[in-house]
Amino acid sequence: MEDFSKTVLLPKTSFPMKGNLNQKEPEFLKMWDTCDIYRKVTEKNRGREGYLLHDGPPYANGHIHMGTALNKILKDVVVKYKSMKGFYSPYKPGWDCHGMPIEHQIFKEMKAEKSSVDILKFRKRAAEYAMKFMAIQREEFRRLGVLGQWDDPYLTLNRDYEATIIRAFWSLYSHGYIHQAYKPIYWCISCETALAEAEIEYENDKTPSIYIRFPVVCCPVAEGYKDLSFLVWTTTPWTLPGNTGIAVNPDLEYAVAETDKGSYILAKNLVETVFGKKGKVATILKTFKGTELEGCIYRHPFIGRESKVILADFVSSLDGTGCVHTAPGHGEEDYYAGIKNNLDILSPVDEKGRFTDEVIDYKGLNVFDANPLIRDSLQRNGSLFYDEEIEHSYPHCWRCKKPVIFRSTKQWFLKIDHDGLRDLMKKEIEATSWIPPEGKNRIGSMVETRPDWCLSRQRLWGVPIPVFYCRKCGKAVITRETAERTEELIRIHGSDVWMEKSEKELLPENFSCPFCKGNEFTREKDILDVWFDSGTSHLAVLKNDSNMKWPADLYLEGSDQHRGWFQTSLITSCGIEKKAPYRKVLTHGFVVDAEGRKMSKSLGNVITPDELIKKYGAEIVRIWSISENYQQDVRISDNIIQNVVMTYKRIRNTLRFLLGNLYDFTPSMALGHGDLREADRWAIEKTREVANRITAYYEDFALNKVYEELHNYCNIYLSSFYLDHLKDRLYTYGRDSRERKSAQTALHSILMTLLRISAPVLSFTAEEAYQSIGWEGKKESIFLEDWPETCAPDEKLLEKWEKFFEFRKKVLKKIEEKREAKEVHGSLEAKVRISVPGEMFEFLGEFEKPESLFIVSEVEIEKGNETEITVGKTSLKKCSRCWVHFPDVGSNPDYPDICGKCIKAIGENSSANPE
RNA sequence: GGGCGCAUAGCUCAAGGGCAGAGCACUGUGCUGAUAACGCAGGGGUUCGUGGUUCGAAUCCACGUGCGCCCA
Repeated sequence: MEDFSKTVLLPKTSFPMKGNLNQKEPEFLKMWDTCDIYRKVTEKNRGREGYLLHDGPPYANGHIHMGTALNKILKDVVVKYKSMKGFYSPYKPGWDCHGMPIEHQIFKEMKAEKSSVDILKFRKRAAEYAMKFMAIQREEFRRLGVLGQWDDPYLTLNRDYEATIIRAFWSLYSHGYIHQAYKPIYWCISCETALAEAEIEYENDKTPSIYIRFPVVCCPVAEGYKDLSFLVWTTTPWTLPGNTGIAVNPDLEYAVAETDKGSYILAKNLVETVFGKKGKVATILKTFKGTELEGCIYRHPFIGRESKVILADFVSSLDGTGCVHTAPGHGEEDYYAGIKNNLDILSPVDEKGRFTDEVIDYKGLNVFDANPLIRDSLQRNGSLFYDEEIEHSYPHCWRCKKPVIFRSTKQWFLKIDHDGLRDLMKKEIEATSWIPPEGKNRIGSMVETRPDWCLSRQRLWGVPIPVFYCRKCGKAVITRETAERTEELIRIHGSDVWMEKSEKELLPENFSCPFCKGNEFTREKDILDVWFDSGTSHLAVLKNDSNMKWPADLYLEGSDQHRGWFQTSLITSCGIEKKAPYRKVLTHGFVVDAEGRKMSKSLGNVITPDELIKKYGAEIVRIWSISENYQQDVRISDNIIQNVVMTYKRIRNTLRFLLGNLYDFTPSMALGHGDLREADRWAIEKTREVANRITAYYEDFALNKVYEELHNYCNIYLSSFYLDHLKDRLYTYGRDSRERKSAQTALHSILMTLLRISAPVLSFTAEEAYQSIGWEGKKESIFLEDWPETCAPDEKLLEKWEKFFEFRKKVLKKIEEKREAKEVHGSLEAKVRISVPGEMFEFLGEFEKPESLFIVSEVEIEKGNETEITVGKTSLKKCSRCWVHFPDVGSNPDYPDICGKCIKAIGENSSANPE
């Protein structure tokens, strides 16, 4: 029998089935780079409506991880979508360059200490370090296929950026938002330096544990008891001079307990334990809730000062007495409790850890040395109830390993309640759209209760607080003149200038103190919290650049930024611009493993973008990023990635089939809508419907639905039905036959739609497919194409075919039964006899060539009372060219093995444009 | 310990008081002209647990458990 396989028009394409993404992706990165596609895309849309996504700056330290990759990819998808939609949508990536983690690294590298280091050398190295990792991460982000202004990112260490920070500080200062106040910080008395949280190590220490009487002055709920005291427990006797309050738990039950030596107020459930220490039994005279104690007055046991009882949730009922010694100058919890209740914040300790003049009895004494003396004096005056030694986890300095203290120093604060700032923020939170909507609640409750923002850091790597101190009167000095001068100097020289130049050089000429006319100054040594840096990015990046847009249309970050960047940006923006810097805030969850646990080295469940790129390609990382509902935590595991790879293969193969059957087609050959076969019209309408739906998903940032829709479309409608059905027409009909051209017209439309709507996500593959075609009017890149227009599909046609598919299912089922019974092999061996009631009979009659829709050789449809479908083996002869069984096979003696249609096709193909 | 959130098939997701579904994966099978591809079919569920409301709960309520983010 003659071999006709050479005469059928099989698919032909240079677009391979196997992606080899890890190898091929760099080629497209290079092409996007050399052709400057990002700029061409944004320039194309210049002058049109803008859509601005403002990039939250990642920290310039270390390599990117799955979370940063997810974040950048989501941003990239949004920006690419908006750009293809025609919005002017520049994307300027940024980096957060100052701050502790880098400082930490540099100290390690230099084996140096903060007190002895050459600040300028140190800062130079820190800047180099930040730039190095910025460059590393930039390459890693680009490798993911993220398009943006990579040659001109924003960096918080840029001079202009730093100058903006100074200006923002001044603006807030001049409007009264910024002031100085005391706040306790970790302090190492041997290194004489402030310590950051990260520089603290906890170790077990023996510490004194003492129980003290604080005599009651006034306590309405416990009126009339003899010798009544609060029984207070502390492990840091040296902080007692700083005591300005006693905290009790509002929900805890308290008691007046009596012994032969007077009566005490303490938590009821601790009475037995506490008195048991002394081997005593106390009688409970009265009980009441902690709330009843609020505002009671007591006297300090050795200073004589009167202070009040406050309520605090953190008071534990497990140890101590339930009455907590509160020294707001010596502890963070104490501090916030003190602020809330207007307690004095005392800190009578100098930088060497010695008591100052304020504490007459122990003046000049090291606080740890004072512990036993204070104990003794308490014992002498009868205030000591009980004392012992306990083991206790206590903070130590990471350098000298000595125990640290909490010491209050003057810090700069941004007042959250000044000029209605908190209320304005709450109003702006309302006016912003938060996706998912829980975000509004989350940031709202934080803003509701957040304390003033402490802007000072006793660090080296950051932007200086632009304040001077008059040597004569000691007052802090910042005026419009000095602020503008500082801003200008930093704009020219960078913030190192603050450390380089003398005060005289930093100040305007002939500047004198506005308070006392003094003309000698020192400069502030503290720097600004790095969150102030990134919190002013909307000013530095959006306001300062006419290509940008303020407020931004979208901020898109991990949900941890409700506390971080969303909030700090909101504070500076509401303080300075009286408005939120964003219209919409979209958050995503965190990347976790298959069981929902966070990735950690110890669990051994870490997956990195780098290993995925090497193994599968960045495209897989991109698809994974949108494949799940990122508003919750996003899972990743080998299994999950395997599923993504499968999906990718399916979509890729679908594209390959489309391309393969369009090798001899150009858009000018497309048939008019009216000339198309109905199946092809349906396919075009279906694609339109899918494109509309996918567009709506992009609009809602429901990217996992984009993924699902895309995949289902390729599977259910294209592969299983339409493309399978088309094979006969594409391969076996005449090259220029109406059947084939009609099919190709549809395929072309489908391909172009598919490529455009998948390009924001499947950037590499869409570009690869796009580059493999050579039609007239083709753009330089898929990203220069316009988004498919949304227009209503022909619903009637779609409904009609949906009904047909329902029926087709039944037919397929019957064919399957016969195949299982080995009565027929391929479906082309099947003959389908359909008997249906009148209405359905009419309906099926509307479909041209139903054999081709069921992919069988014979279909007989007749009117009957019931729906009955029977399948048998066809008795017709198989055409050895198109494999369909036809009655006319063999009727032409020249071609004994093939059907009439195929004879015609062979004739046409050889006479028309042979290859 | 507190605030916010999540939990449905092996995986990713639907269904929001009325028979728990889809796609993938898996298994079987067909084809050998999308071929490391493609078609067809099938199996697969204590809807995290316990208790409650209800004629009826994956769904509403309460209490747990596990996990994540933020804070202490």
